Amino acid sequence: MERKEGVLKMEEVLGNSSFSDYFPLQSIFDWSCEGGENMPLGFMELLGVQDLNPPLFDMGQQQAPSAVVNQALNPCSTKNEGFNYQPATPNSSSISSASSEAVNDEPIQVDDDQEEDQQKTKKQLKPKKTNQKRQREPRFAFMTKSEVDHLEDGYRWRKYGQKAVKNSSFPRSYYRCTTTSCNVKKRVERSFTDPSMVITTYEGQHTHPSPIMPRSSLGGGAGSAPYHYQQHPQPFVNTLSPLNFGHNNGSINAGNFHHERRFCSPGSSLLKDHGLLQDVIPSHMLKEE
DNA sequence: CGTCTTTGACCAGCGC
DNA sequence: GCGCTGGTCAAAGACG
Repeated sequence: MERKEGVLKMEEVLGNSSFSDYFPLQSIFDWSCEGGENMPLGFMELLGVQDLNPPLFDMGQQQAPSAVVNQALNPCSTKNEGFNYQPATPNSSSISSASSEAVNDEPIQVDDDQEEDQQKTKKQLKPKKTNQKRQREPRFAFMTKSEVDHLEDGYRWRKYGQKAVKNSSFPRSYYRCTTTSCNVKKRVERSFTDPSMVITTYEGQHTHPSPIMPRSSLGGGAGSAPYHYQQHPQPFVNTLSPLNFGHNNGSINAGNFHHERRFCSPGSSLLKDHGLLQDVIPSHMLKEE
């Protein structure tokens, strides 16, 4: 259970082991720096904001002294992208990481799989241990300082479960995108070490534009029109629709990332800030140093 | 009446 | 093999 040494323990952040795989910080950054080249479009593509701030991937070099550390993980050599996102608010911190358990080599068949999945889930969910373990969609998570658990991100979610998690006094909520044929899911929980931090983990890719995304944002607007979901007065409520990645209109969410994003050095205060979500890191990556 | 939340139960994966 | 834990289902209730 303990793989660490310089490895961030998400348990300390989440109070559970959902992010069962930890990630050597060094590795993360190695990847981050090099990933800029290797990963085509990187995770920003997933987010649909690749055209926003190219310097985004400079985080590996910036070594921002900020107290907030964002990390991007790309566990899956192929299609797992993570992204970082950080509100400009000094007090707020948003740490994100992406990962994937989609260890499968197959591409994510968004349409087919999703439809199938939906039909399956109707009755017998039986994920069927077809070949390997259960396949998961690429996931990535981020921490956001907020008083509200469920942060608006432009999509409609339906809560389908809530569970108490080990080592945490806060329950974890499970949401699913209400849009038909879109099986994006997300988990929301609070860091038990810092109740003010909300940890949101997205899984899957939206196959549709944000249902409540203002047209202005959808159109061009150069994505400069952030979609405000500041329904909550908290300055820490991030408004983002990270799951738009993969979608053709990915850029529609660009505005959501208008916030200052920055990748910072993991070495610094990441740990203090409860680290990031090293959610599911393929073992091979760990091996690869 | 339709949609969403709540909540207990079930199932699968994983560690011991 | 067993127990723990995470993830999901689905019925019931709440709400607009």
